[in-house]
Amino acid sequence: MAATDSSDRLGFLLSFRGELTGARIRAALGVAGLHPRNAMTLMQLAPGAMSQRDLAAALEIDPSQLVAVLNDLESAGLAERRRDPADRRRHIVEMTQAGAAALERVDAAVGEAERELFANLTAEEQDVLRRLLDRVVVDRGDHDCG
Amino acid sequence: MAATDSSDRLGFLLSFRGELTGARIRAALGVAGLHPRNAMTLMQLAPGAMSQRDLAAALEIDPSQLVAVLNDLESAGLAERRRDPADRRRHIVEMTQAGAAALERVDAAVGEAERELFANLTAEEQDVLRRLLDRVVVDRGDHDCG
DNA sequence: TATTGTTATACTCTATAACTATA
DNA sequence: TATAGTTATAGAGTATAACAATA
Repeated sequence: MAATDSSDRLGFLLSFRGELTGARIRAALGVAGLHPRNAMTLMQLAPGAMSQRDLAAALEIDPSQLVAVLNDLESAGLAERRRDPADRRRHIVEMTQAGAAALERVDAAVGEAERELFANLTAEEQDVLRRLLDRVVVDRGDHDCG
Repeated sequence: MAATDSSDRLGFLLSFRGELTGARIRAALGVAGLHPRNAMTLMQLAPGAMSQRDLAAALEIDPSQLVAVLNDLESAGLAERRRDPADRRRHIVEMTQAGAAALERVDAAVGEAERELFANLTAEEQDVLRRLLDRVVVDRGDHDCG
């Protein structure tokens, strides 16, 4: 039988809570004055330098979109592009020291946002939530209907 | 201490799973050839007729956006607008019989999507997930940072 | 010929404000 | 003057394809 109200549906609940959680996280990502996507890019660069193409794949954004992101980060002095000597088509992207400092602030803000979001849950409950979310089936296959 | 990888963060996990869940739900909402927002509008109209303004508030969309939605639904014969005799500024919006039939198909598709999404969880686990999600703090206050 | 990064273009969404008709 | 609905416009976001440099 159909649910009377969309709020009765677990899928809607997960979708809506996820959306609001994402909005809160994005606000935290913007703490250093960066566009959330730019801050995400810094997070992705934290472990070390990588090629522009791999970076786009890791961020799951189109390479053409990454161009603007890196232009922003580079002009703000937070990241640098340099040619790969081994393959001069490639750009190696690396975070600068200023970028690492900005990332620290972003990390702190995101941590604070998560403390707020999950303030009503014990550490154990947060762990249960994590495990349950990990078991939600989110195949990437398209279910577009005509 | 900061999480090394964004995927270690529960907030990111909830946001990302929520987004993918939303995409799956939207695909199901489109089963009758409707835009997901139009299908959501039909769901909202299921309990009975309501004013256009209240409908916009219930859907949490701008009244000006609802105009296009209702134009679509009306031209497809799935909903009707009529003037409120008591206040001729208002429109009373009501679902037609064809709209109810379309909604049935939508409901079935959404139900199927939810069965897929939560196939790996027992009914009890789904209940635990629901309760935990209900306790996530998602205040609507803006946390925009400059 | 294929690949990397870049640029340009177009399309969707959304947010805003002006406009009308009613009150 | 305020409200319900409508229309028009502009901005952000995104997806796509064409392009130059290099392999």
